[in-house]
Formats: sequence, structure tokens, C-alpha cells
Amino acid sequence: MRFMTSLRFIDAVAREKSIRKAAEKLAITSTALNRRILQVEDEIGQPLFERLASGVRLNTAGEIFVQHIRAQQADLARVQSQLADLSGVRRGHVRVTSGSETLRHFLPDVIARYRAEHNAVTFDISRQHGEAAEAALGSLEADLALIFEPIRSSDFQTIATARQAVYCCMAETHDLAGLDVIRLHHLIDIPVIMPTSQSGVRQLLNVGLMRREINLAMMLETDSEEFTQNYLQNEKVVGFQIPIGLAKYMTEGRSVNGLIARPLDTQDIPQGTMHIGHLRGRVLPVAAAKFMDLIITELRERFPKDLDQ
Amino acid sequence: MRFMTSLRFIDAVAREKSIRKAAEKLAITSTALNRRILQVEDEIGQPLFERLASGVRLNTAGEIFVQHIRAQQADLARVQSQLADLSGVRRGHVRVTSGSETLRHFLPDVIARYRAEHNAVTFDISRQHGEAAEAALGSLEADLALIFEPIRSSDFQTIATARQAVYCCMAETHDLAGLDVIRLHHLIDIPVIMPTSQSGVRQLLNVGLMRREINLAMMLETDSEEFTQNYLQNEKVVGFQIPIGLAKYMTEGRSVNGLIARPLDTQDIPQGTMHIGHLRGRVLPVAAAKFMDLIITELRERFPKDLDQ
DNA sequence: TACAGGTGATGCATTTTTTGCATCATTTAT
DNA sequence: ATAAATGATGCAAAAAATGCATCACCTGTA
Repeated sequence: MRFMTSLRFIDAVAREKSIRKAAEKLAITSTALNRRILQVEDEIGQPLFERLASGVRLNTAGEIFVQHIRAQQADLARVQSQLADLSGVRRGHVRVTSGSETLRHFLPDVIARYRAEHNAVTFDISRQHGEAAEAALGSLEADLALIFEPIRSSDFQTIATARQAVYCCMAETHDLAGLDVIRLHHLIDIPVIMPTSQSGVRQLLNVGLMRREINLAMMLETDSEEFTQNYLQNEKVVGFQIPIGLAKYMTEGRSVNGLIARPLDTQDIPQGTMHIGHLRGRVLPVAAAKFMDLIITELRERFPKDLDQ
Repeated sequence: MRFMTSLRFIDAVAREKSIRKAAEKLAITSTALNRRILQVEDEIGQPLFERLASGVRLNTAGEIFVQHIRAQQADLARVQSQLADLSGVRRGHVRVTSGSETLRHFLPDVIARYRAEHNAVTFDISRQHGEAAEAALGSLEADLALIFEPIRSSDFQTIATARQAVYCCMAETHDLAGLDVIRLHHLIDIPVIMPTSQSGVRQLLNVGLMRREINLAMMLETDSEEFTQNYLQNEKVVGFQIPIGLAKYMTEGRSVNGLIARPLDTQDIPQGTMHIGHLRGRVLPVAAAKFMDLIITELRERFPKDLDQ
């Protein structure tokens, strides 16, 4: 897209905060890039960047203008996706941001299902917790977000929500594996792996622990689902997860890879909510909109009783 | 704005429906223009225009793309206006579309008042009736619309409304000039000038005439306020107008330029509504937004009891 | 305090892109 | 049939963008 070049360049400089660094990434010389920026600033009638010794930084005008550039890029992507759609093939690029819960099973499943039908669509998956995910929508770096628990910004437009209880995850040989429902007091003196405090699961746990005045034997804190799941196979410890983060059928009590999941009693730990949505006021590209539809379809199939639209 | 050139050109071709004609308007050769279009079509990956013997016409993809271009231009205008605003001077360009009612007194007054404070702002006033005005908002050819009576499109976002009764307008020597309020039956056998049927005033009149089963002696039909007002000074005929179209103080019974206005009884002719608004979902440029504020201020001063926001 | 290593800006030659002219192939109206 | 439109294309000239070398400036460090 030739007509986007200058704008793309400005966006790159804004991100790199340095003309030389941006030039390197864009595979042109800093001179050429510098001149393009000077030219646009000249046309706009005022500078967009402050020149510092260590590089450049957007000034107020620049902030406004770059916001326009990103909106413009997003809209162009939407248009291209729409054009591809009417020429038969569904092309496009979908950028999803999500907490770690969905990355292990849910998103891979949905994306595979989507690409089975539309293999010209590509994806960008970025793992970010709540606030950062909302920011990514705001700066148009992502089209969709899946956020477990609290939504801070009023710019987030929720399209669907799914209630999710917290489950304990452990080896099927674990002492607690025989219980159908686990109460918090069962966990006293049992070593547990906790998600980090940005995670929605952790926040729900904190609420319950606070209320019941229980301290768990936290042996390890991590933001890695993968580490947790793998570790559970090695030692008799308990991890926490929500249904969307579990392999299919695990919520029904079946064991998968030697692991088993048991729900925490909702009297102890309240259910949380998974929010699926996008930036308020945005018209999504066809590909992204259809992908969101599929996410909701998948959620409806997995959690028919807990989905709200 | 160099980076807008190709897009501007495509928009021009779409409007002219001919590359050669557009090239002439743009003051370049048809070759250059033709090549730019071919280049963009190549980048997009599909043609935007159908080639006819008589010129070109947008195809479906083109329609979508041109809509994007116009949205993009409108947003750029908003950004520029915002940038100018933060650099102190209020620059900008405001495009208003309105029925003829407001063109004689109201809009000239408001614009003069606005430009007294912000003389770097320029204006575009286009006279269009209801449906056409709404279309102009939709195609981003206008920022604001003042529409008297019915709003058809749900894309029109009303910001304020003012109730307006229909007045009879006549020479102060006219037989009916003595009446404080005019009933429809007073007008029987009196020659009248009617607005054309697209006009909101005419539609209100039609409703009343239909209900009372009265036929007026229509001597002339015109969409020109100017003609009507001038003609009333020459012959003892009656014209129709709403307060916003009248000179100040005429609604209080004073005569201006030998003309006088008397309200039609609202039992005969219902009051109409003047709508002020813009395209739903648009963020207006600063200049346009401020101008709309001033319109509403002026309306509040003139019709304190009849304004709704 | 001097200096090394970073930044963005600028003059000039080179390369790339855009433009204009002349012309072609078609289609439409006379 | 013919004249007058239309958009497309090869080729040379004009304009714009780029890269190189270098400048002026700031900042942290020895």
C-alpha cells in the first residue's frame, strides 16, 4: 500500500522512539526516514515529535496524529478484509489478545476450527493480562480480547460473557482427587501453585481466602500455565484453573494425561466471568468478526448454561 | 497532504465518473491519473472501477473503498482541526447542509457571530431538502444538517430540536394583517404562494388542508424563499414561513421591510420540528462541533421555550 | 573537563517514481 | 460510415525519494 508508507513510517518512529532505530527496522536509511517525517510535519504545519538527544518523542499533536494513523490502518484492514470476502476467499488477519487461561486449549481449538474453513486468514495471539489487553485494543494493536475478570475501561465493549468456576488441578493420584467438590479448608497445609496476582483466577482466590481467613501453603507463584500443568505431573501439589483453560472433558471428572480437575465449592470461591469483546465503536474486519462468532459458538457448545450474550 | 493524493484522486474519479474529466479538474494529465488508479487497483489486488465506453463507474469493491476514503478524509479533517485548536488558532472548515428556511436570516447570523471570534474557519453551505441532506451526511459531504421535519434515516443523530409553528407572511397592508392568529378558513379565496412539496412547511400545510378539506388558491409554487419574500412586497398574496426563516422580531408582530407575519392557528396546522444533527457515530472536527454549539445557543436565545436537547 | 558514542539534520549525487506526449484500440453518437 | 469520445500503453523528460558523507548537538563516562 504505497499511499500508507509515510503514515506507516511515522507509526514506526513513534513506537521505536528513534528515527535511526525505526529506519533499521524498516530497512531504509535514517536520512530517508527523517526526510519523510520532516515532510509530513511540514504538510501538517507543526511538528509531531520532540527531538531529544536520545531520540524522539511524540508531542501532543503527534499523539493525536498517530492515533489517527492507527485508526486509519485498522479501518484499511477492515476494508481489505471486506474486499477479500466479496471476491470469494476469506483473507485477513485477526489479532487476539488474551490472558493465559485460553492459550493452552481453547484458542488453539477455535483457531484450528476456523482455519479449517478459511486458511487464508492469519492470526496474531498476544498474551496480556486485563489492563494491558484493554490498552492493546485502545491502541488498535489488537482486534479482540478475551479477559477473565474485571473490566476496567468503559471503552471495552463486551459481546459475550461466560461464567467460570475455579477448579483445582492435580495428579489423579493426589489425596484430594477422590473429592467431588473441594472446600477451601481441604487445601490447608497442601502445597499449591498460585497464578500471579495480575491473573483473574488469583484475584478470585484472594477474595475467598481473605473471607475465610485461610492461608495456603504457596510453594510457587507463576504466570505460566504450561509450567503449572507440567509440574503437577511431577509432584503432588494443587494448581488452579478455570474450565476454559482445561482440556475438554476434564470438568466432567475425567483425567487427562494423569491430571484431574475438581471444582472449588462456590461458597468458598465465587465464580468469575470471562469477557469476550472489542474496542467500543470499532467496526471489525470481516475475518475478526467471524472469528468472534466462532469463539461464541465454541463457548456455547462448551458452556451452554454459563454463556451470556 | 502528499500521502492523500492517490486517495483524493480516486475520490475525484468516482465523482466525475470519468478519468479524463477528473484529470482536468485535478489539473494533471489523464495518463498520470490513469496510472495512479491502475497502481492502487494493483495494490488492492482487484479493480475498483468498471471501464465503460463512456467513462468509468465504481464496482462493488470501489464503493466500499471510496466509502473508506471519505471516512478517512473526514477523520483527517477532524484531526487537523483538533491540531489547529491546540496550537491556539481555531482553523477548520465546516460543511453545513440545510433546507432553505434557515438560509435567509438564521445561518448568516450564526456564521457571522462565529466568524467574529474565529475568522480562520471557513464554511460550505449547501441547500438541500430532508432526504438529500441526510444523504450528504452519509457520504461525508457535510458535517452538520438542519432539517425541518421528518427525519428518515436512523443514521441521523439529532442533537437538538426546535418546535416551529407555521406563519403566514404578507404585506402589512394585506386584509389579513390585522388578525392576531390566522385560521385556515381565512385563507379561502386568498391567493397564496406555496413552498414546493419537498419542503417540510408544505408537508405540514398539506396535513392541515387535507384534514379541514380546504383548497387554497395557489397562485405560485416555488422553492425560493427569496422570491417569495420579494414577491409579497409587490402583490397582496400570502406566503408561508417558520420563525427561523423570519427576520428577528417578526414573530412578535413587528413589520420588517413592509412585511408582517401572523401565526396560523395550531388547531389547523400542527407545529413542525427543526432538527439539528450529524451522522451517527461521527466525531466532528472541533470547528464543526463548536459551530453546532453556537447554533444551539442561538436557537435557545431565539426560541427559549421550544428548544429541546 | 575532555571525549566517545549516541542523536537528528542537511548538501549533493544517484536512483526510482511520476508525469506528459504521442498514439492505439474501442465504443458511442451522429 | 464517420467523428468524437473513452481508457490503456511505450517512451522520454521531470520530479521525488533515497543513500552517502558529514555536521551540529547532547549525554553519560573516564
